Amino acid sequence: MKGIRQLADYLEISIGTVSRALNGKPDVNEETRRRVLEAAEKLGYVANQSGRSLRQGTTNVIGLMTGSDAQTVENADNFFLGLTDGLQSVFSGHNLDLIVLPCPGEEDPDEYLKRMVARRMVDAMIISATRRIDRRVDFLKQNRLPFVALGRTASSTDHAWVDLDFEGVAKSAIDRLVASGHRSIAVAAPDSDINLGHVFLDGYRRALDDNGIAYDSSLVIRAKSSEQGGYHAASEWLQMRPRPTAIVLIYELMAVGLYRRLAEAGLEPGRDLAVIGFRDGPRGQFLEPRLTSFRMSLHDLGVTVAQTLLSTMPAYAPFYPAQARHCIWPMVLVAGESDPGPVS
Amino acid sequence: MKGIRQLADYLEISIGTVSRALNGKPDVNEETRRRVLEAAEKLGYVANQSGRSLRQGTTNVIGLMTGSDAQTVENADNFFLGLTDGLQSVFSGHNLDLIVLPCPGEEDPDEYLKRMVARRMVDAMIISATRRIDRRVDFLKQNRLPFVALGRTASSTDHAWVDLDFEGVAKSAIDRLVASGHRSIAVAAPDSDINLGHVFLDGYRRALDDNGIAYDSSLVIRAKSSEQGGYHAASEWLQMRPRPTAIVLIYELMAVGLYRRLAEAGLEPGRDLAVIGFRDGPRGQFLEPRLTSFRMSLHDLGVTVAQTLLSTMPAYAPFYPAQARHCIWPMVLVAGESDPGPVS
DNA sequence: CTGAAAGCGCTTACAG
DNA sequence: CTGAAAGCGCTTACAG
Repeated sequence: MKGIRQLADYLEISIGTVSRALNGKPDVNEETRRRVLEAAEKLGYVANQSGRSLRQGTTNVIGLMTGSDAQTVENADNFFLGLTDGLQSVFSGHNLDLIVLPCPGEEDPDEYLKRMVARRMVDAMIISATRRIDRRVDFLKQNRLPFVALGRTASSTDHAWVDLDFEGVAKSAIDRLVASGHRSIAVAAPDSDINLGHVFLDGYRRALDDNGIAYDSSLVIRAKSSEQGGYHAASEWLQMRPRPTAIVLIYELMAVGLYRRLAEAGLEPGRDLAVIGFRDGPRGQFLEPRLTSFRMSLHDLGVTVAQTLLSTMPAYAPFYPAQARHCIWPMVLVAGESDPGPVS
Repeated sequence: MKGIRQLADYLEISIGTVSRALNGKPDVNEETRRRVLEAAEKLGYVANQSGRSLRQGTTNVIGLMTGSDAQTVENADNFFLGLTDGLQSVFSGHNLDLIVLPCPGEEDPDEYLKRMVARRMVDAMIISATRRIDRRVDFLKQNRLPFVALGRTASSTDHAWVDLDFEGVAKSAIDRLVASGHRSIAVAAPDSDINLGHVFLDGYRRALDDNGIAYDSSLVIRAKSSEQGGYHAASEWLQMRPRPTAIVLIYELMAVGLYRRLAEAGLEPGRDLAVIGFRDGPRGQFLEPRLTSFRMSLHDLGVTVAQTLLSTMPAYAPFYPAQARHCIWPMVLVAGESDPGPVS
């Protein structure tokens, strides 16, 4: 089966009627519609996307831009894959397809985004891993392409975004550690300009302040968001004098490397250093002792991201009248055995 | 900047000349070409993909289909992300863009593929996680869409494919364990119909046979390809009488759960059970004791997959004249401390 | 309710 | 070397 022309010839009706029948337009005889649908099914006809796109000016495709640089790959947990499922559960109801656009490691993310937008590959874009100053946001605003950012940015606030509650995480973690007697609490923060690092550190400072503890910048360890980063953070911690009695990690995978480094030094997480991790998941769940971390539903986050995005698109906004433009996604602390009070 | 029309008007030349200049056709005055390129850059013009695709019949996009079902998500390591980088390094040289097409968990993979192909979203497809009988292969062959399968299938052999050397892995692992004195070696195999499970088990049987050891089907543990699966496999092993002295795992992440389950039982990998894992990577690398596993370059694998695919496409085949249609990707054993000889 | 026709943005024979 | 024109496969006013 090639195109709508062949299908129309086969049915001996005009391509206009075929198109209308297929697209569920009301002004089609029900018997005609039935015949068209049946024939399309039988012959395996599906409209060529380029033809539709060119005519309609829309692609019915939503893009999710991710990085594929070494750093992102190293940090690869199931975050995006889990998110995808939630996104698609919303998009599929509108006949929108999700495609993932992995920015090549060598290409500048800003340039890559520009190229994808200019080629009109997608109707809307989901960007992630926002930086403190993120030019992609300005570019998308300027080009009037609907988008939602997964992560806030300091350079713009009036666009649609969804972000994890990094302040809340910092606050819960610090309060809990202080409550069990810790006063010297280190933190492993990203070594890049990614915005979440700033939000997290702000939350950390504020939480310390709330607890009457002075902020000490030497307790902020910069590390990569990977197992390797956690290993590095533990090495840094080992060299501190005096050593903080607790540490809060900002990435799920860091805990794995940190545990390993402590073991190599003959030390034990929980006993020698209280550890609170970030997002709980299979990685941290199988650690011994079990990691105290924060729970969230990736699927539900995906649903919210998708709904937030659609609510900014005129064609879909009516379906989501009450959708907020911004959302800070809560995370719930799940107690493990990795963060008891300090040995006194 | 809207379209080629605007750019042509701006330059006061015809759209045909603009198109030829932009596409590097030889019959364009060099001064004209310079002006066009300059103006396009200045005004940010990039050809609308739908227009090009419709006219040319090609999209200049390659699709990588992945699953996004619970099983795939759970098994999410950085496999696809790492692969992506290698793929793009080849594609970018031909101005081809890679997009990832995540099949929604609820949708049938065969149907999803059909839809994507029928809509003409991509010029070629990379499919992965091939099953023993994989209808996607037949569908793609029948539709004459260029494709490469990452993974073999029993239902077809004459298409392009690249696969990891599961027989070689089984052979190396068994030989090594036997050499250090093991005679009772269990194996954790996937519980699905994924083809690699069959290949791996065939290799396992052959390697046992080579070593004069009888195959015992009760030593084959079926488990999910995740941490949870490894945890489950260890539970199964704990119940065996007599317990095999060694186990070979078919997925990277299984080792994490297996280690955990052993620890819960007061047992130690290496001492109480020799363990050989699959692909080495950050997950297994940080285990204690260090996991014996197999090394490969994901990036190089991506390069080979991309080249294999392009060699099947008439437009790109001339660039890869010597490319084989099939490739079994070797993996090299990296010794850790998880698989010493049995305690006698 | 249906058909004929225009036109979305491009590329590419074809003339000149 | 350049321009004018056709046409890729669709959808959608517009007539009837």
